[in-house]
This record gives sequence, structure tokens and C-alpha cells, in this order.
Amino acid sequence: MRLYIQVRVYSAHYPVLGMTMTQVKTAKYRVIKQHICEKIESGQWLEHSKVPSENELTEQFSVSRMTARRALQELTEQGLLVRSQGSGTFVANFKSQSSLLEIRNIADEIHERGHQYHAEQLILNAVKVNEEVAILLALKAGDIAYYSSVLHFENNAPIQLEQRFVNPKLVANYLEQDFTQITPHAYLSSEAPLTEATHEVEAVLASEDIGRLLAISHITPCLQVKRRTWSSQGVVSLATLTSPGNKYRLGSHLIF
Amino acid sequence: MRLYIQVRVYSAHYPVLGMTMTQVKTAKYRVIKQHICEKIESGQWLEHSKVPSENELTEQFSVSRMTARRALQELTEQGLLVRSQGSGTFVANFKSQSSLLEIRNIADEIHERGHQYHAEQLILNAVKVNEEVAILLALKAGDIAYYSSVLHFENNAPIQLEQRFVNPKLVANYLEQDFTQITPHAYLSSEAPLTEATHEVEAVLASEDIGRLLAISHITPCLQVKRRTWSSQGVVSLATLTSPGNKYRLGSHLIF
DNA sequence: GGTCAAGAGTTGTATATACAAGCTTGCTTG
DNA sequence: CAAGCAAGCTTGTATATACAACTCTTGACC
Repeated sequence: MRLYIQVRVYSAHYPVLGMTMTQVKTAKYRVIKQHICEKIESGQWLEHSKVPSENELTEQFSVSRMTARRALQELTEQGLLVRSQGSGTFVANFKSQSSLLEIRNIADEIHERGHQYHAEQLILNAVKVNEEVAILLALKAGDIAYYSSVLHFENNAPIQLEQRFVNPKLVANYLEQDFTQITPHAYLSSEAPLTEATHEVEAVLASEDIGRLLAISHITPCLQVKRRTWSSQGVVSLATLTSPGNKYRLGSHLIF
Repeated sequence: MRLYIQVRVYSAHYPVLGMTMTQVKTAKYRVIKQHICEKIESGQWLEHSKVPSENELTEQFSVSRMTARRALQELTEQGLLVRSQGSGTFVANFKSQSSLLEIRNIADEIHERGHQYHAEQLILNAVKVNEEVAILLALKAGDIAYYSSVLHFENNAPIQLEQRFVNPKLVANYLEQDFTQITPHAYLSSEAPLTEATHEVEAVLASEDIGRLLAISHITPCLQVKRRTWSSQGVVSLATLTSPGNKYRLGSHLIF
């Protein structure tokens, strides 16, 4: 159906055989962003230290000021930099943060930071729910729910344990999925679009089991987010996300 | 010291007597953003409906395409709009993503639970800020900022330690307040209405000092929220809120 | 010597322009 | 008529330019 379009595109812009289809030409401002990110994440540019000015970047990368500016601007909006009219641009002190305002896919989040993501699927089965879970999922105690336990990795280090109960009435094929290929959140979003969500955030100490999975000691404080999501049909799932406090932060940005 | 600067500025740009000092000249792209926000929030532009294209806005507001574009771009980054190359710009389907980490007064929160609230004011003075705080408050290292440390109690048990730096240029009478009578947050809101805020949430172990104040052991995990608030004038304050994880939770409710 | 002024450097806003790239529509053509 | 193409609209990227506004340093003047 749309093949002719692709043919046109390929012939015009991807003439070299074997060339990867993705990001054949990276936008200049993205190159600059990437460069700055690397400097910060590698520790070469410390917090509060000054970042090259727009004019300096203009020369270094042979781009116009507007292009250099765009890189700095976007990194500022993303919270990596702080700018001050008249005095310059500086490395912010908050690095890895995710947005609580958005229900996000942790895989996307990690990819955005330029890091490698993978997941291990620890458990995927059907379980009888206890009373607490039953109430929260709008089921009856003793009913069957689907349960998954997935460990998320950033650069091969465990970063988050996800334990999730899913309402089987609303998501039929949950047990057939492979959550090393698609995150539960991404799958659920495609099956039953979210209409509502609540979060509860608390600080806890990891249990022995969880500590072992996340490779942390038993006195490491963890952020635990309990997320309950609805579709138009009702409560879809109940997720408990546990991350070591020293590796993971939540960030939010409200505008009134 | 810096008065001459202000004089120069006033004479050049604020020639009319009685003219308010704030927002005398609103940036054009902000006007456009405001216009679009109002359309969406008033319901005149429904979800998924098409927003005027860059060229249309260019004509309507008599600006260049780059300026119109900037308005659309920023609203997209803020999640109000969705853009698609080739087809147009549309109202996003996530609207009132309000009350996440709703900026609330802890006193109100405790009263709502039917509990008793009171506060102790530990410190209230002017301090020289270090570089980190200076940057975040848009001051210079060594400048003076106001600092307050207030301990909040729920039913006579300490529930939250609030440590706050305040920009003295924007809130003049901060040191004259009695924060056992009004919370810093409530006072600041009355003085300089908030327009923006960022939060960072992490799980930490309390330091010895903080542990003593909060009456918790040194292995109690704590939720630590760092909140940076803006008014239309700039960064108003920088607050660090620390609460024992077993006594305090953050909740949020998103509706799509 | 302290005050003020000027200048250099920085970010902020705005415009005009050009071309690339993706989507939609409708017309042409076989 | 249907397939395919092209035109026209959309957003995306990039440049060059100009001036405004803020900060800091330097230096001159009183």
C-alpha cells in the first residue's frame, strides 16, 4: 500500500546498500546535545561548572548560533543545564530524573538517557489474589489475576523491580507476552488505553529478596511507587515499582 | 549598588508612571502560548482537534514563522499538543494532569486527615549561599539569601523537616514572619504567586541530625522532596522536605 | 579611593529565508 | 476505474542577522 512511498524515500535518501535505516543523518543539534550529555555523564563537566557559550559551540561545531542554542535550550528544559542571562550556561545538579507527570515507559526513559536497556522476566503466571489486591483491582478475594515480575536493567545494572497484578477480564492475552521484548506498561497501553492513574510514592528499605535482585544492601533506601491504572473499562493493573534511592529519582515539572 | 542599572532600565522601558513593573512587555511567543492554552482549557479546542498551523499563526499574530513555531514547540514539550510532520498539530489527549505532587500546604493536608498540626521554627535568618544554591536561586555565590528551617508536627509527632532558601529580591519581609502561625509555603504563595515548580523525589537515609529531629533511627528510609518554585519574577525558593518513609507518602492522581 | 561609565560577553527574542521530509489530496494516465 | 504520481500543505532543520537585556570587568573621572 505505502510501498511506493518507501521506494521513493529510499532512492532519494538511502542510496547506499547496507546503510542502516535509522538515523542515517543525525540532526546537528542532536549531535551537540549528545556531546554535552556525554561530557556531563562521564564526569568531565562537573555540576555547576560552566558550559561552552552559544558562540563557542557555534565555532566548535561549525553551526549557526540558533542551532547551538537549540541544543542548550532543550537540555535546559530537560533539566541537565541551567542558564542565566548575562552570565552563562551551567551544568545542573540534578541528573537522571524521570517525570512523574507522565506515565512513562522505563525503557524509553533509559534510552533517552543514551543508555542501554534490557529486561529479565522473573515470573509470569496466574495467581489467586488476596483481599487487598482484590479490592484494588475490583475483583473478589480468591479470584484469579495475572501476575508478572520483571527486572529492568540500565547498562546491565538492575535499576527497577516491577511487580504487577493485571485484571484478567480486561487484558486477555497477558500471559502470552514476552516482557523482555515489550514492557508490561507498553503492552497494556496498547491493549487498554489508560484513562486514569494514581500513584503512591514512599521510601522503604528493600526486603532481603528484593535487595538481592537489585544488588543493593539491606540498608539502602528505595523509592517505591505504587501505581494503579484505569482504562475506560475499569481498573487495569496494579504495579509496584521499586528502585534504589541512590540510583533513581523521580522528577516532575508543573506549570501553572 | 545595582540601583543605577534599575534606573537605566526603568527610564528606557518603563516610561509611563504607574505602569506595573511586571510583564510590561510579554514575549510574542508567550502571547501565542497563552492564547492556545486558553482555547484548550476553555474547551473550545477539543482533544485531537487540529490546531492552527505555523503559517496560520504567523498571519493571525503577525509574527514570523519561527516565533509561531516556538509557541507550538514549547506547548508540545509540555504535553498539551502533539505534532506530526506532514499532517499538522493537534490537541493532546492528556489534559488535566493536575494534582501530581500538588503543591500543597502540609498544614492543610494534616488538617484534612482530621489530625492536629503545629510547627516549630528552628532557624530563620539570612545566610551567604554556596555556589549550588546560588545557581538554583539565580543568585551569585556569596550573595545573601533567607533561610528557614521548620519542623512540622502531626498529632505532636514530627512528620516533616522543611529547609528552605528564599530569594530575598523577590520576598522582602520573609525574616519578619512567624512560621509557627503560617507555613512558609502559604506565606510565599501570598507574596509571589507560583507560576512553575519542579520536584525531585528520592529516597535517602536520614542524617544523624535530621534523624534526631524527626525522632527516627538512622536506618529509617526517608522521602526527600526537593522543590524549586518560580513566580513570574523568577526563582522564588528552594525547599528540601524530608519525611520518614513509614509515616509519609506522596500521592498523585492523573486523569487523561 | 570610591563611584560611575563604558564595553565586552552572554543569553533572550524576533525576523527572513531556504531547503528537507512527511502526509494528504487530487489529477493524470494506463 | 484504479494505480501511481505530483502538487501543495504540513512540520523539521539550519543559517544569517539584528537588537534587547542582563552580568561582569575594566577603566576613567571626581
